[in-house]
Amino acid sequence: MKKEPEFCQFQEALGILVGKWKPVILVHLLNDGTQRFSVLKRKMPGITQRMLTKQLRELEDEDIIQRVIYPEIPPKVEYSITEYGRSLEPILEAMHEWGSSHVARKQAEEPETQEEKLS
Amino acid sequence: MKKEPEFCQFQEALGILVGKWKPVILVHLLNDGTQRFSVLKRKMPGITQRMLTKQLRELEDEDIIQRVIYPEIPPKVEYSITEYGRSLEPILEAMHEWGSSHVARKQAEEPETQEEKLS
DNA sequence: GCCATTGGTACCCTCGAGGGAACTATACCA
DNA sequence: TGGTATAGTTCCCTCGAGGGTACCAATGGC
Repeated sequence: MKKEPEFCQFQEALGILVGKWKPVILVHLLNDGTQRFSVLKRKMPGITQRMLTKQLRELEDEDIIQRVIYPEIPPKVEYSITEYGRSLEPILEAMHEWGSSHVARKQAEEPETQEEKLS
Repeated sequence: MKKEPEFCQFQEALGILVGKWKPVILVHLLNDGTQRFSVLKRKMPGITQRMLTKQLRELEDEDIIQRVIYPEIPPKVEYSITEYGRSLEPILEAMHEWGSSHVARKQAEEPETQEEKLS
C-alpha cells in the first residue's frame, strides 16, 4: 500500500490543495468564516456553479470543510472550515509567503515589464 | 495582470510543486545533495526518462534546480538544488508533516482496512 | 562488428481536470 | 402569468499532463 516509504506523504496535502479553486476557497473561508454558496461564488469571479459545487464537494469529502443545509425555499447552504481543515493553514501561509517573494523576484528579473512605464 | 489581489500568490508555489514527480525530485536533491541523472532515475522507480527530463527542465526553468553538464563521453549531468530552490523547503516540510498526520487519521477512521488482520 | 552505457529527443496516445450551457425545484413578488 | 432568486445537476467538449516506445550520438570493451 505504501509506495515510497516516508516520501509520498506530501502528496496527500498536494492532492487536497491542487485544483484551481480549492486554495482560494480555503483562504476565503479561513479569512471570512462561514459563508453561503452564493457569497463564495461572488467572491470568485470566473468560477461557474458547476466548478464551485464540485470543488466544495471534494473538500467536504476530505472533511476539510463543512456543509450545512437550511431547508428554506430560496435554498440556503452554508460552508465553513472544519477544525481539521484549519490545520492546513500553515501550508497555505508558507505557500503564500513563498509565492509573494517569488513574484517579487520575477518582477525584479524582468525589467522589460517596465517598458510601459518608460513611455 | 494581477487577478485576485493578494490571494493568488500561493498559486505560484503550487504551480511549481505540482507535477507528480517534482516534490519527490526536490526531496531527493534536498536530502542527498547533488546527483546525476541516472542516480535520480534509479531512486524513482516508475518514472521514465522522458518524464524525469521534463520535470527537471521545468524545475530548472524556474531556477529551483541547477544543471551541470560534464562533456565526457558516456555523458554526465549533475543536478542540484539552487539556493532559491532551498527556500521551498518549509513548504515541503509543512506538507510532509500534514500529510503524515492525514494518513494516520485516515487509517484510524477506516478500521475496515484491518479486516485482513482478522482472518 | 556488435553491444552497453548515458542522457537525451521525437512522436503518439489516453484520460481526466476544467469548463460552458442549459435545465431543475420551490417559493415569493408584481 | 411571468420573472427572480438559490443551489444545484446533467451533458458535452477541450486541452494538456502524464506516459509508452523508439530512436540518437559518442565512446569503450569484447
